[in-house]
Amino acid sequence: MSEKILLVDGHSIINRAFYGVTTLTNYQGLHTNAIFGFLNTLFKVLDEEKPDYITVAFDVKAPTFRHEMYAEYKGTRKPMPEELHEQVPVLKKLLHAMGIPTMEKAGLEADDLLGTVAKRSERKGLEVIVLSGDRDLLQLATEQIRIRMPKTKGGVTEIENYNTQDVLNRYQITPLQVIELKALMGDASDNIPGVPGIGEKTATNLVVKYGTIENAYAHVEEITPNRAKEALRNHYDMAQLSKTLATINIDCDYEYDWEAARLGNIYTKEAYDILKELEFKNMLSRFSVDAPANEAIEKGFVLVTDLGEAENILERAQGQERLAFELIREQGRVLALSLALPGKEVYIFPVQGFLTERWLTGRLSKTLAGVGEIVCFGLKEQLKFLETEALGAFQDAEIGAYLLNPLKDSYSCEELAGEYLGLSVPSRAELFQKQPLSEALEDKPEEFRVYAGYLSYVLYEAFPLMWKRIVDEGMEALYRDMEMPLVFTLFSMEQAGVRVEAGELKAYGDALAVRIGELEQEIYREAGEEFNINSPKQLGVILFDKMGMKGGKKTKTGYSTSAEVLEKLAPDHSIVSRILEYRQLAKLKSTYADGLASYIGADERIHTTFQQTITATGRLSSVEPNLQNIPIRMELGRLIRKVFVPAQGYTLLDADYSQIELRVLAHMSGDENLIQAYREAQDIHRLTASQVFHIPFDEVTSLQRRNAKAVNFGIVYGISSFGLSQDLSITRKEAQEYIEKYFETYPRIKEFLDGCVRDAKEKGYVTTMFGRRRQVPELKSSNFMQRSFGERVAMNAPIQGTAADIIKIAMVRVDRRLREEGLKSRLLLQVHDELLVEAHLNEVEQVKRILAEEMHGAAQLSVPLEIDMKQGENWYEAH
DNA sequence: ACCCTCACG
DNA sequence: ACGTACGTGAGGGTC
Repeated sequence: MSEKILLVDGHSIINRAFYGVTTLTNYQGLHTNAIFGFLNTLFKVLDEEKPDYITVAFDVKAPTFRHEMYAEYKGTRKPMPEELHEQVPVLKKLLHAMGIPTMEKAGLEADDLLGTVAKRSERKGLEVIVLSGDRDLLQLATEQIRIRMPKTKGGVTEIENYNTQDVLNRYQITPLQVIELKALMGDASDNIPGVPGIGEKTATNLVVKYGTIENAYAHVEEITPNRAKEALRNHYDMAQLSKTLATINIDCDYEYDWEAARLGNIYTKEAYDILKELEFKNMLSRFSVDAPANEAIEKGFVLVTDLGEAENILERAQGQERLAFELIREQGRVLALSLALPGKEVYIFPVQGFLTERWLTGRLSKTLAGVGEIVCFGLKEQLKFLETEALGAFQDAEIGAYLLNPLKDSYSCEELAGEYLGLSVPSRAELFQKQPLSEALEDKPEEFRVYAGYLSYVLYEAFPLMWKRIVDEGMEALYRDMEMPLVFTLFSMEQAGVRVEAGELKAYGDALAVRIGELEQEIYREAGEEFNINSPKQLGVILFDKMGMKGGKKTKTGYSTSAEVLEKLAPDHSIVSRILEYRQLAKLKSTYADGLASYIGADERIHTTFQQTITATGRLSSVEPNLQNIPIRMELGRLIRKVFVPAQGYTLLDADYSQIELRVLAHMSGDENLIQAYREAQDIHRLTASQVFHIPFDEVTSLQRRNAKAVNFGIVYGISSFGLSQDLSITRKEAQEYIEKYFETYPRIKEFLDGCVRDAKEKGYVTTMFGRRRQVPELKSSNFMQRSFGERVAMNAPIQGTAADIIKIAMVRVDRRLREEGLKSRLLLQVHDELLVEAHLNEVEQVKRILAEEMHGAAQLSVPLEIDMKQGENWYEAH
């Protein structure tokens, strides 16, 4: 068998990684995402190919022959962003530490080096693999030269193979014709011009038919469509130039030493140290001799299918000090239980035969009741399968992971394995792709055993290490006394659901439909044609092109038709008023009338899901459906709240914090002026206006009050003169003056906000009163916009987050008291500063007292935490 | 999959 | 000069 050489297009792979992998930074603030993605791809190919030689090619920042031919060449290309640029030298250092040579030469592009070495290696009789994300490289493909290109589909990256025949199959053209294609199409990223008016489709047709641009030009008279004929005739010289630019030089003047490229042991100590610096913990296992091998771990995962055996194991599990479990679920059903016991014992119990879901979950519940500490991941979603009173003993690693880094979209067991155990575990996507787990359990039992086993194994092993970090970072109480108890409160709220009158909701939707129909007809009549009013694109054409309204471009993709723009046009164009009304009604009907109706269950109630690990600030979110954005600001929308009603024999109590975020700001900043204002005033915005503008309280005009209110809001959002000027439709200068006056009146607020930004820059994160953290990596960005965003975030997160903490405390306490006092009344919803309770008619006064006491007493601030409370026969009345 | 728009705090 | 207020989720259109 011939030897193999792997040639890597360094810049192409690192660029792809940079834009494909979400932002990562190490403790020093160095961006690492591109290096991470590069290594992932590299290791994957190394594992698959096991080459004998390897070299990584890079571009050099110097003009090449292409620049001499064509001045514009790559001339207008955006420079590499700093976040990526800083990663290149680190990657090179790492490659050298791994004994992988790099090649670069002034005047030559990586493509040319790759082409040259690939061809020479082919002539030496080597099998050649070129790894690149760049389609241009396909021109090098032959029987011996295989191009490998990473492609991401549905979250799984596969590295495709292209020999001659694969290029033909995929693109209908030969590898060398890739050059012809590019000559016609051009390439925006290289600034290769191509022929204007010819896209991929036409270019492919021409190349398939004529083979080369020269031959196509010779037959230019036969070319159809006409547009392509003219384009080629007029721009043939351009195409010839592009062809030269696009042709990879396979005969460069470059000395290549194969022996220096021979692949040795890449897992060196130096490389290990660099990876450690980079904090790529799950890659360390490749390099570390003492990390447990996956195989050894997986050998210990035992599949249990016998009822007697299952009974024995669960019996033994009972009374253990610690265990970890995961119920593997799909579509509301349990597929299997994964259970880890002390001593690296891991069992997987698939639901099958005598091991029914009922038996398994029932037996597990009994087991858990006697266990000291129960580690799991995503407890709330598993509680519905359990019947347990062992409430205090649960640890939820997902909650822990969220507190340690609230910026992620989702959390997974695999990440914990990498982060805490330096262990690389196969992901669900890797093992089963898109296959449902229930199928995987049948089709790939061996893979399922491994997948399932790791779920509890990793939790058991990783949680103590995670706990140490939680304690080190001062979030022990936040985790133990706020978030973990809240899991049970939220579970109870979701189970309770809120009652909705389906008939009333239907009637509301029908009424909307009638008016929507009328508006539709009027809009078509005024436009003079039918079109899709819901399409911003079509609407833009009608309003701005056809009817000639002044709107100008605003979004990346075309005209903006947002309410903000339309409202300016409405006074002069009746069609625009109608469109605004149509939009409003269409929104109400699709999202609320129809949308909510589809969630009403057989119990006449809607059960939302509260997500506890989503927001960056510590707030909750509500999904499927979102019950935290039910209309209230406009009367027509507000009417929807009338369909939210209490159960028979109950009433609704709604309590909300009055301006909790401003009060939090007053407290955290310690500004005596604002604190005093809150101790006295009923109307804080009016008082702010009076103090900022130096006028008596009673003489504040409504405009002044409105301005003061906007400034108060702006402060909480992380003030900027631009934002305020937009909100108040004033100039930036005026906005800046307001802000300055505000800070003169409340100097400690300025100090506090500046302090937040300073802290965030120094430490990399900000915290709430209760120790919740939010990292602010944007502050290190080279991009002004990103950095400014980071500053606003640093000012807003402590305020919004502390308010979120306070209501979470209140929720846990209210829930606890309702139960401890033996009441039937239950919490139903939380809307950031508001709690909705379904109160039994016999308990109303007691529940009011509980709400008032617990919400008020949730935190001791230097200003009172006031609440407004109302009772009603529906949510409209109660709020 | 991504954008636009719009509902809430 | 850059081009924005902070935090969310859902529906519809477009590619």
